[in-house]
Amino acid sequence: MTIMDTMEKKDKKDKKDSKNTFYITTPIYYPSAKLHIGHTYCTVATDAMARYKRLQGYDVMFLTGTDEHGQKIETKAAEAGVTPQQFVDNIVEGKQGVKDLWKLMNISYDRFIRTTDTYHVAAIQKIFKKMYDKGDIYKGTYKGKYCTPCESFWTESQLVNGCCPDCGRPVVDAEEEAYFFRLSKYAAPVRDLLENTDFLLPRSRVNEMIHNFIEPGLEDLCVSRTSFTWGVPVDFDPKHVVYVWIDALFNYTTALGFLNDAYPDADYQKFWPADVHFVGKEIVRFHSIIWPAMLMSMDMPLPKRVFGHGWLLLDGGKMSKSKGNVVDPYLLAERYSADALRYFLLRDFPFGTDGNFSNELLINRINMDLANDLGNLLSRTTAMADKYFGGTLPAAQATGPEDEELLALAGGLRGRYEAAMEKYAFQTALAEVFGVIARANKYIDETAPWVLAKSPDTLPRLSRVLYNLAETLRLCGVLLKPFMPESCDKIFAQLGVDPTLQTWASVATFGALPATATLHKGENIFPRIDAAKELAALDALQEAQKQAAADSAPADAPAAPAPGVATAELIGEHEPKIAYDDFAKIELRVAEVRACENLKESKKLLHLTVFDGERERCILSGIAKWYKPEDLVGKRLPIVANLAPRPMMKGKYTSEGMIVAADTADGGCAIAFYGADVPVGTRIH
RNA sequence: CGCGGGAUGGAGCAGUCUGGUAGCUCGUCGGGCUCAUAACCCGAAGGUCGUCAGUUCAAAUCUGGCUCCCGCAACCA
Repeated sequence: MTIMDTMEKKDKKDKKDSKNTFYITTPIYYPSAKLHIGHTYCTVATDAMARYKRLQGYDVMFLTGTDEHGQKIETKAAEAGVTPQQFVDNIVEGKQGVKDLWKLMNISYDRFIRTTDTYHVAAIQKIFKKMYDKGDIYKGTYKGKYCTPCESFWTESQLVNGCCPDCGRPVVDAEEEAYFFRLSKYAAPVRDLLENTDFLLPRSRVNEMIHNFIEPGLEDLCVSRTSFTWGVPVDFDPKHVVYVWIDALFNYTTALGFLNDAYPDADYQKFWPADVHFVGKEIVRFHSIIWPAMLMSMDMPLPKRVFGHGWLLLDGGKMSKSKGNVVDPYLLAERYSADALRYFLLRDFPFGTDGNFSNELLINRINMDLANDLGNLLSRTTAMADKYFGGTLPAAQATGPEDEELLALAGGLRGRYEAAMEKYAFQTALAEVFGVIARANKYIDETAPWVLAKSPDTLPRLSRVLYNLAETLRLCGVLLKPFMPESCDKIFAQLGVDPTLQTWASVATFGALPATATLHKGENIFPRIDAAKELAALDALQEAQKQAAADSAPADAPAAPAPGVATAELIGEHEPKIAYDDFAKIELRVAEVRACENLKESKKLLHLTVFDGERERCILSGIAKWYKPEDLVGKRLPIVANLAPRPMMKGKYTSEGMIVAADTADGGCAIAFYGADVPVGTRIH
């Protein structure tokens, strides 16, 4: 060992001794509906990281929780006829709720914060006041556009060409008193943080932040609302509630006792700043711009890192309720075990980028890696120990030339694994472990233990071969435990590995397992899955779930949809009943398409010129993805003729009506055309 | 020229920062083994790494142009 090596080691040791803690968080999830596989993905990754750091001997704090305020929850609760608190209580604590899911998934969080917890609310008020006293939050006038029917304020940029983005009606200039955070003041240091440090990973996210938000200029952020009440009240001005991002972001510190007595302040001293926040790419902006700016304002240390992970996509697109393709983690974990699901999520998808989820990939991965390679390796190793030696390996052992490669690969595993884990490259870390497992399976073929068992002369060699296999499995088990805690305990039980041999130190080198280890074959830890059968079953189950959702929906939903009938997902929510007079106000007419062209400014819009029987009018319609101009020219189709004209594309066009079309299951649309026997201009009732 | 990501054997991906004979998993075909969960091991076929040009002794990798896909933003009256 060189002097440099020694010094480096000492450095590392000193650093570790000075702060042997690791603080990691998930985002706090918004409990407006049941959590899906995407939330599970992020939480499982965080859990694996937390367990890995604990294995290394760090004093870990792992925080997760729920972000429970805001208008949407207020509205949803009202729809359900309960108070907002009752609503979130049910989703968080109720059956198959957030906490249930984390229990099922074996999530080892140390703390769970709910932003409705009283200590958090009080602390947020103090934080708000502190920034206010400093002058970084100031009372200003929110000059905006107000939609009277919706009772909502909108910014210029939120407006849909002069109209309310929710209801589409015209808005009026209005002013409202509001509090603002001086985000602009921190633009330069935030930019420096993003560009010149590794604060935000992966690096590709930095470009997006700089180009989309920093370069156009950071505007001061409106941090209070008066339009709803389900939030943290500003204590010195109670008609305002604190905007969700102050409320939500500071959870990472209030859960450590910052400005509150629910937890000792020592926790904050010990664990803050966070070592890493894992967040989805959709909220990177809040965590990498607003969050550091606010911490700077508070004179608090910044978290060391924010990692923006990718999304799980379905059929190449985003999962969404309206597409009806939300994957239920509960179902999958109960069917295949939490460990299998955890493994799949972290093995198949690179953490930093989007990945395509499918049931087929899941089952394939479970069968190939877990059943065929790992499970089967354990099975054949323990079975041979039982069969040839009654379980306990004889002390007389003979090494052989086949050992070298396996021992080298397994001996260096911890180092390769650690390098990957430190880069949050779970996929790579797991691939390293399974590379060793594959090598061990090959080692069995090379040494052919069943041949060695035939002669007393080769029993010492046989004993050594089985020892090497058991030791390899132990090493892999220790390193896999952060990913698959339950299964690895089963592996240890079959190998007779006691807890002192399940430590990080014990896998530094090959050979810690006692030579006379006792192994016994147990249950198959990962049974093979009949892929075709399971895929069919999963489809049926998911269909049944949709059906169940439909049954619990309003009573007039059809009991058994015939072929060609829309599913519950397609039917969605019903509108309130209206009087005939209301219907009669809608003037539907048959119009003929005289001209039609794609707009070069938009991928989605078609520019139609239609004749309504009296005059030609312009209609812009978002159907470009499904209809080509030549499909429409000359056709007669239904339009809403008395819709108020609407300026679009920054006023370049005015759309004077709407094409009537049906939404289709694939997210597209279908227009019903009339034949030439229906005169243009005919009224439709 | 709004911002970003992507294009690698039949499928899904890694490799691109830090140029040096193209790799993994699945699938297909042939062989081996029998300890094991019909699992395991070996071999073969299959790719001009989207396209064009440039830099270089050398380009999947660096530079520039182009095509197509996917997100975001804008927008679907």
